Amino acid sequence: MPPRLIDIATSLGVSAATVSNVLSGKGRVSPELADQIRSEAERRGYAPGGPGRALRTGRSGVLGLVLPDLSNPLFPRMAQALEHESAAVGYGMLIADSHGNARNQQGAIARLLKSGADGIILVPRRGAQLEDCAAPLVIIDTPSSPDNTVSADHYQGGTLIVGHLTRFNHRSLVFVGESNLSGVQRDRIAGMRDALPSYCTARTVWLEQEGPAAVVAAVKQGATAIAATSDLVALRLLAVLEDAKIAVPQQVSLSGFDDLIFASVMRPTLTTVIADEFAIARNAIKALIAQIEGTDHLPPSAIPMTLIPRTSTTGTP
Amino acid sequence: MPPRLIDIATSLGVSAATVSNVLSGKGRVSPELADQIRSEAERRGYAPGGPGRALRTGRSGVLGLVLPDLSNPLFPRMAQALEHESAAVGYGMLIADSHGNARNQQGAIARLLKSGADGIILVPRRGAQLEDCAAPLVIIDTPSSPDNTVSADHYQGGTLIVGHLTRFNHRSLVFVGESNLSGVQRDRIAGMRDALPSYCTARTVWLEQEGPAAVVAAVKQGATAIAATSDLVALRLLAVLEDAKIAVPQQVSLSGFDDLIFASVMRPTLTTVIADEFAIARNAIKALIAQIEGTDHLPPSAIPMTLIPRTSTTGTP
DNA sequence: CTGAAAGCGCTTACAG
DNA sequence: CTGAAAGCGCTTACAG
Repeated sequence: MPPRLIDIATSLGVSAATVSNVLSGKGRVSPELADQIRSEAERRGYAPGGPGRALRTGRSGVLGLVLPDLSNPLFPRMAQALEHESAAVGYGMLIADSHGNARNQQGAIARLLKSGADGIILVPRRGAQLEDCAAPLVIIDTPSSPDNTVSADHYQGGTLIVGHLTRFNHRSLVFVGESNLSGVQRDRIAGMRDALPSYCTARTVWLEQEGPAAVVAAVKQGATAIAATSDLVALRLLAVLEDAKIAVPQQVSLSGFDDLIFASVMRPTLTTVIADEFAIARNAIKALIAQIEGTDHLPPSAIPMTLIPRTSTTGTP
Repeated sequence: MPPRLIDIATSLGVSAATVSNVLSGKGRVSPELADQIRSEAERRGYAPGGPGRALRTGRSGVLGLVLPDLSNPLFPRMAQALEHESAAVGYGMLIADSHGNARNQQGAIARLLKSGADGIILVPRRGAQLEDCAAPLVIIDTPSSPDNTVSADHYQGGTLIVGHLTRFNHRSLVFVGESNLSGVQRDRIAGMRDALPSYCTARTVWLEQEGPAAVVAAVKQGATAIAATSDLVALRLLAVLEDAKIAVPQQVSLSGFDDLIFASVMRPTLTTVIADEFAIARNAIKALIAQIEGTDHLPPSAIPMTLIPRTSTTGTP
């Protein structure tokens, strides 16, 4: 049995209220008594908390995280960063996987709340609309999406990659996304498109609609660089290009997004764009706790992304 | 405000005790009253729980998961499976990342317990020893490790891959692991070694000690197949082999473990061995809940692994 | 400066 | 079959 507040109190011959006051730093208690209580609490490894405090204060000290798909390699890093940041401010982290569909997303929120979460961090599935949430909520998505959103600046990330490719003298590009239902992917490609100098041309392929063959076709028609909205898409394209006997980066340059684990290990190594997940996590946790505790908080700004140049974009036309 | 037990009770003019009894199916209550109570509870979306119940029963309905490193692509799948199975039996799931070191591992357990976990599922860092745990505990590791362990049969997985390679007429093999501090990796390689027919030879390389050059050297000395203890190791070896102008699978076959996301997408596609993570998760959750609830439970058996043959092992000597 | 008392929402003997 | 009462561990006015 872990020690209870009352154990500390009786063993020192004081009241529970006094122990509670000292440990929470609230009421005024004589320095000597306070010291005694603190050292006794430390000696026995006591810290207030648990369901007693939760019941009394209405707060559990636990946050809930809804992820669209833990098996997608992008999200574990986000989960890791969020867990780290929430632990750093003394909160626990409950997780729920919505398996990428909107109904499960509502169900996941409900489960987390039932398990006692004081607030929710939601990484939405591609534009899945959220009905409502009976608790403080922060969304991690993309700056173009509605309120309460913390995110990387995916649009700016898109400009980065196009700047890099045009600097290598590419004039005919292909932008490749998986699904145009994804706000993140749309913003990345919007950034690419808007950063394109007027003397360049680009075509956008959504894999969900046209399939990878459209990318191969574009290359055969003269495109010399492919910018994908994720490393996983880039990896798939690399395989398709290899099958079509198109060499990367000699015949076509290729880039991704997110610096997934394989990007630095595969051959060629993959040029990619990354955001500081810990900065995003920190902003998200801060914004959520501000809501929970009712304190003020500056509206979160988008975290800038960074280009990581690698060998997959070292070719020139 | 969510409805409380007492809200249901007063709106029906009955006592809290009766509502509680009906909803938990315990005391005997007249069928009519029970029905009324149940439908009123459903109408208002009430379900017992929260800190009130936790305080009274001493259980929170939440499990804690300690992972060595969420950014390692092997673990998110395990986390996803565990979250799924725990949700299926009505438990929430708290996570904590131990960042791969033993001190954090103890800290992670402490944090989870403080956040209210009724029990802990621990995926240990490479043989990091666990001091002690003041709560029910289940470990997910490898069958050769101590009590309370649920796992895939990594040894048998090793035998699978060697059977596959020798069937393709390979007679000189290389087994490659990252670290021989890992029980999982040791067991996988033990299985490989024990499955090796007497007319074959094999050499084991631990990357941590010898580096990838030793693998290239072994191939130059005549080895025709490489069995790695993980897909990530296999991917790294593929890059090194490519740099050394050794073609996979034409000149050497290569296999991994775990079917990580890139294994089926890269070229060549990677032969690998996989376990049913959901079966492992189910066993682990069952074993943990049996401990928590004090019910009996059969000792968990090791989950068999399955070979997934792909193009990286289609070469023959 | 310190403590007695009430109460957060629930469940569990127990009495009727 | 139903309910009054106590109590899980804590915090918070409030009284002294």
